[in-house]
Amino acid sequence: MDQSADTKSHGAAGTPDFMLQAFFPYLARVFYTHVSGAVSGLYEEPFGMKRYEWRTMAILGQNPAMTASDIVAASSMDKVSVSRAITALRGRGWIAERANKADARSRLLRLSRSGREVYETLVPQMIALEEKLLADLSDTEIGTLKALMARVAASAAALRDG
Amino acid sequence: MDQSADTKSHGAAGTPDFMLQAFFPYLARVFYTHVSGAVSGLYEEPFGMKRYEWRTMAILGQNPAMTASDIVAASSMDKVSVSRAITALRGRGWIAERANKADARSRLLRLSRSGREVYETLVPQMIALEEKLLADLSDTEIGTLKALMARVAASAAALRDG
DNA sequence: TTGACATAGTTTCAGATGAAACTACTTTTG
DNA sequence: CAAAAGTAGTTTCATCTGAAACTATGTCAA
Repeated sequence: MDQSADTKSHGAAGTPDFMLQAFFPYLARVFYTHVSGAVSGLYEEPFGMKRYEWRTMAILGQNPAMTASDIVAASSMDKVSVSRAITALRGRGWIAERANKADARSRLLRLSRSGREVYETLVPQMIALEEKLLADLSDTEIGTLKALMARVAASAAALRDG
Repeated sequence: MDQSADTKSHGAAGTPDFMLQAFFPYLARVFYTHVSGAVSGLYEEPFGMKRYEWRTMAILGQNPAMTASDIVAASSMDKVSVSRAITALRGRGWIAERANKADARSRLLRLSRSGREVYETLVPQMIALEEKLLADLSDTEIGTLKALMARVAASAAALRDG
């Protein structure tokens, strides 16, 4: 992949030339696909978990007790995915539930003991993976990358809305 | 989203705390989701194209005549997706084909006149979108971002393989 | 040659996905 | 308070996906 090349350059005709391989969204996709693939290796094979199940577990692991809606709000997943992930985690006995006195439509969820065991096995592996992913970058570069991603994401979100 | 926060920090217990919202792959997903969403708006509604159809068209648009395998090699899509995208584009008359004398298993593909019209409508919009996405960044920052994404992607790919 | 293996592209199958409809409960309004 | 409107969570339905099987053709080696 050639980072230095520009996406466009004008040929003889009126339409600018276009190279997918230099197109920013394409580079973003290649980047994300690789990062995502590295992470999924940690929860798919060893625990038979799917993408949304891991994300849901990650949210539950860091909070004492919360509803499905809280998970949706905290994770930028849609409620259908969260609902299914909860069903799957519950099916393995990884979630403990109790009634929500404030609202009978929902329940308060947390990781069960066995769920927490899985979580506490995964978390150090996730942290180690993150460190390996970013091992070639200095702390400054890591901060720069995160900040630039956030700025572009904000631009993209603004383009969608208005 | 808090960029300055670290993913991990140690609490009282042995397991490090973990915050999904600061986890690098999570940030990468949010970033990619927004960027990808901005792009898909350009080809989905106006032309009824799907993700893989746009990518296939983008590849075909920049090459004179190529086989499906060539598209696979150039795009990091899998051959099933490319096959289906070609079928869809062909169904709209956007692809012109001729026999491949060198190998009868494949055909040589290029955009038809009407396919090229769509392509030449989309390309300037894509370039404009890319510029808007990156408008807040200096040229230096854009180069930095692309380079850092590539380095992390390479690390991730290396982690998967070995 | 010709049989064994490899490759190009398509189809099948078994999930993954999300929008919309739906059920149950809650809040608001008249 | 009762009806209307809203919200939490689930299910349905209509794709979207990709791995694996499959068909047709090509290549290699004896």
